[in-house]
Amino acid sequence: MNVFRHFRDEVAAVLAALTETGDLPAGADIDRVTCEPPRDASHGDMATNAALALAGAAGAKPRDLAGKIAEGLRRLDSVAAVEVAGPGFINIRIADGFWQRRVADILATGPAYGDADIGRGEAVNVEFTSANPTGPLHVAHARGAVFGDALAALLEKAGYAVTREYYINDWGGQIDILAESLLKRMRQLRGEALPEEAFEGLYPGQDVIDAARAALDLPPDERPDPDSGGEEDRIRARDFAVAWMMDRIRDDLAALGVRHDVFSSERSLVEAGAVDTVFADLEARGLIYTGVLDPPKGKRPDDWEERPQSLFRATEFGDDVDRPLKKSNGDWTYFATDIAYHRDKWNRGAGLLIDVWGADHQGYIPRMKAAVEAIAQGGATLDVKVVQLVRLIRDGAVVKMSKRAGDVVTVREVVDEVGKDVVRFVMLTRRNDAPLDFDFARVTEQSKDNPVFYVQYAHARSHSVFRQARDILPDLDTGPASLVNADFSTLTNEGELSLIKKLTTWPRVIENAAETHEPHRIAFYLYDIAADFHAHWNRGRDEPDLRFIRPDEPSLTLARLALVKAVATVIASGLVLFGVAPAEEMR
RNA sequence: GGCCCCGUAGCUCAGCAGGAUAGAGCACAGGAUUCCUAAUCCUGGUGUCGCAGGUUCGAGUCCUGCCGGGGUCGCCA
Repeated sequence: MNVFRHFRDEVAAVLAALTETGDLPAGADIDRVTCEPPRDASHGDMATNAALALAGAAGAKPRDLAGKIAEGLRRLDSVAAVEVAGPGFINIRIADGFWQRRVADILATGPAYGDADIGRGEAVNVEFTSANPTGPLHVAHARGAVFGDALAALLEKAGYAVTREYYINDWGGQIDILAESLLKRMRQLRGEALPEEAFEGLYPGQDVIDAARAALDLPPDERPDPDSGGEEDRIRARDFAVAWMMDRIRDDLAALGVRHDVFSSERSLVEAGAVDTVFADLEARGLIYTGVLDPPKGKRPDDWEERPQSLFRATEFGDDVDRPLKKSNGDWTYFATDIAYHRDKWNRGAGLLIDVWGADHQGYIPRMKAAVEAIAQGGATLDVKVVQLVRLIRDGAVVKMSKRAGDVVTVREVVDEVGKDVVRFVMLTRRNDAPLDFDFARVTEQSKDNPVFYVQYAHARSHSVFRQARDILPDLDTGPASLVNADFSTLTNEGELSLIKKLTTWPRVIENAAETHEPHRIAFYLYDIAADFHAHWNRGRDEPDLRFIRPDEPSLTLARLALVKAVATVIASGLVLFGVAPAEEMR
């Protein structure tokens, strides 16, 4: 149960009754009526703006209308007190019994607690990672990978039908260079004396050398011949290199616990004529013309030459300038193939397209949105999530990385050092569009200053309580069926009740995070719950009466264990959403 | 020069799709910790929400302009 929806429905019912009595005009728009937790807990458990939102339509003063609504709400069993405050807010205090019953709710629902249906089964395509197959994944990719994976999981929990997709940029100049790099390294490995200058402009990484070594081991009928200079051998080299790199990338993704349902190849799209098709379509609709672009202002390239080219009328869909679709050599631009790709995703049924991009692609967003608008004609929405840079901090200093060979930190290295759970959680503790510092010392520290540890520890601690309970009260049945039937009316302590209240916001957190496409909200919520749980645990130090386990009061203990179980359930389901294994013990 | 993102406490950051007196952690200060369930705990202050207008019952949140930081700007992907 989403308690906020529940009480909004209750408010709506009261409003309907007031419409009957003529206090509200028929057909008043109640869309703006909300039911939310007040910022200040002293105002109560729930606040509604109904009177403020409807006073105008009712022709009444907000506070007068609020009084009438409050009267209706007071009749509800679940409501303990209602008061009108400020300009016309209605503060609702909910009966303890209502909160206590929520514990049973959570336990009965289990890991599915918090599942929402705002997606209504709508198909969503989340495209993320999509690193070029020219080298291994490095840390910059990890953030996008983890973010996309968590967003996808979040949308699934919120009721969307999600496809996780990786776009392989296996076509274009970069890939030709990769093929050339491979062939030349093969020659070098075979003993040919090639100076380092011979690799100028090629991919310098060790991984290309490894790939070249693997290529030399291929059976003769599959092995590209580095000396022939022929087209067939270049294609072999290219296809082998891409496949080899993608295998490594898949391994890296697996190490991170990230999975994709679909790997789409740019080359396949081009070779299947998808770009020609979309070009013809747009051209037929008058959205493509041949024109000359002005050079970028303030930064005129030296080699700028004006020339006519095929342009997409992006300006008709909100972009600043029209965008080229063909390079001077006649090849498609990246933008052209990307239009075809987005149309392909849309054609496969996704009405909502989400792309996760690195910060350096921000300027590309308006044109892609324009393109999606043009091809789907309102039938699809594109949301681009930009992930900002990650800075690695070691020994208090930023780890310098350059594109030079061997000077990038790979995903694999970081995962091997701190574990995938730490990497994943930390990557999600910041808004995606804010830069993130990843401090090796801090993220592995076993103290409350480390959010990863703090949240994991809360979960582990809840299991520890159960282990203790079995020791101290071996006769107490702490199985699921027993817990769900505990006498929850004994949970009257303020700390217990506020913990329950926090737990009941979980469905709302899911909905909000899913609607805004912001998984980091889950991380902050989990931290919050962990803090409340630790705080309540600590109260038991000074006041033994508040401890979860009361050896002489098995019934009370059972109810409290049920609450602990509910906390564990919610934390675990949040961690699982993040792809982080909930720890049952800290070592 | 155009466009995009960011600007909230000394620091790092939240701020729940416009709500009431703007929050958390760190740092800082004071106190507790023979007891106990596991990695200490409690208490406390701090803000021209970059600046200036606008929209409205109400703006950190939406709009416009400006300032500052970052990114990006045909033939890279």
